[in-house]
Amino acid sequence: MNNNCEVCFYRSFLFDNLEKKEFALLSLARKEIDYKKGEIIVREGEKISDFLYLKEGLLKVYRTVGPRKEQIVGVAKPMDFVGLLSVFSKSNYQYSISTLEDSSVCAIPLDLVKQMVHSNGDFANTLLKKMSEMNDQILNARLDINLKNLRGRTAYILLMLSKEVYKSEKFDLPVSRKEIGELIDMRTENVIRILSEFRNDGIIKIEGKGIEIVDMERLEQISEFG
Amino acid sequence: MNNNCEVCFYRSFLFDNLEKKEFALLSLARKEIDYKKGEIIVREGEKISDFLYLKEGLLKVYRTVGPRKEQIVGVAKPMDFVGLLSVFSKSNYQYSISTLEDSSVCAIPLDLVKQMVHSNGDFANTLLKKMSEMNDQILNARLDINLKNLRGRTAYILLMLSKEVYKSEKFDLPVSRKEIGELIDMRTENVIRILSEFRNDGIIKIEGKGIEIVDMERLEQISEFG
DNA sequence: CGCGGCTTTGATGTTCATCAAGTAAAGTGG
DNA sequence: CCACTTTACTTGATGAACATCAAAGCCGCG
Repeated sequence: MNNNCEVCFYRSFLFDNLEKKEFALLSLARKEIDYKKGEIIVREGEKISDFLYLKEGLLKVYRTVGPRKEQIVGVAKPMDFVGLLSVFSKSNYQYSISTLEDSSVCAIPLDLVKQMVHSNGDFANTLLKKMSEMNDQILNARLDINLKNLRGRTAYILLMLSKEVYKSEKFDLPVSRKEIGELIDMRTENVIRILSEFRNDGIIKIEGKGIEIVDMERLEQISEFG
Repeated sequence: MNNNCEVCFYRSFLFDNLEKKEFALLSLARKEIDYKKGEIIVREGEKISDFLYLKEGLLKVYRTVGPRKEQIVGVAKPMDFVGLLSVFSKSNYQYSISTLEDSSVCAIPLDLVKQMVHSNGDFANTLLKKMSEMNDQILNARLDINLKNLRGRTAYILLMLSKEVYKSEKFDLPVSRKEIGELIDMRTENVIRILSEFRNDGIIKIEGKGIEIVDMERLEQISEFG
């Protein structure tokens, strides 16, 4: 909390344009909430009252499609503006959000954000930009995934986790095989099969949730071709 | 042109909040351009200089993925804000846009729009809302399509055209079978096959590009089940 | 310590892409 | 305006990719 806050906001690039007074208002109004891995932050259909910002951790945004099936829309890491998805268009959440890792989320009353958009033109433009970027990113990911075959998708998700989330070729999967499947539209069994294939081909090492990418180049080719 | 303009803008709900002066500025700066069916309005990679608004007609937004393959991102009808896709996040277009029917497009210098966002808080909030809606719509369409099988997708696209675009159960397809395939991720041959299937089952009538939905309820079930 | 969910592998079936081939329609140039 | 070329449409046959079903071991958790 506290002045920790300033560091956090500055890093976010979003609140740069705020005046001291506005910034103070924001710091005051915001709430920081810690979640354990696996907790649900928002449920589809709930009223939107806050603008959410992921300070630390990893989230999944998803919608429940059948009685027992989920479709993952995306994964959000710090600096991503999770809440930006439908915050300004709907009064209720379109998607559910849960934590894939222990996470800290900052909640800023939506009214306050709108008020700041109203009063601070620079902030409004920055927010537009951020929102546009976020949406582009999510949409492009979906479009890319649609073009790939299962091997390509599996490679894609491994590379995404390695490069964008953990920034290391060695990391622990934050999700189950089942969830990977939901994320890239494939069955659990095939996720497993293809991961094993990659292991047998010497492209990755697997130890439970632990993944090490051994042959990065080859994985990139597989993702590309898809 | 001329006072035609006022009617158009009022209908759009976007420019409601502008003051007289701003509105006049906008009316002055905007350019209206007419396109024939099949023309390309913007090409992937081109510099974004204007905010585009479809006044009349039908557009497709797409990206070229291979040497001879396109992936259609969405179809835009009047009142949709085509340009909203990556206008604020990138300086160059991520997607190409072409006309599916004769169309009139209004182009407003992007700088002017940003300036208005800056100076008019209500406008900024409205724009945020519009943009969010547009993105939700596109993303949801992709997510929905991904869940459906080929019959479901075909039903989905027919219903979309019937209900959202033409508002009639009888209409002419604005696109080729190939383009339908690109829009809902399937091969031309299968589009044809399934359309024929629907015809044989008495769900639709086909005459070249002409489509008539005979059994709406059944089509909705097929789309739903997916 | 036992139950339920996750993981893994194998066998089987379905869906859909691909290939092929022919007809119809729509441009294109002389 | 007609031959020519190209593009769109259509149907059938085949095969590959992927989903589904089944069964068993594993692990964490109450």
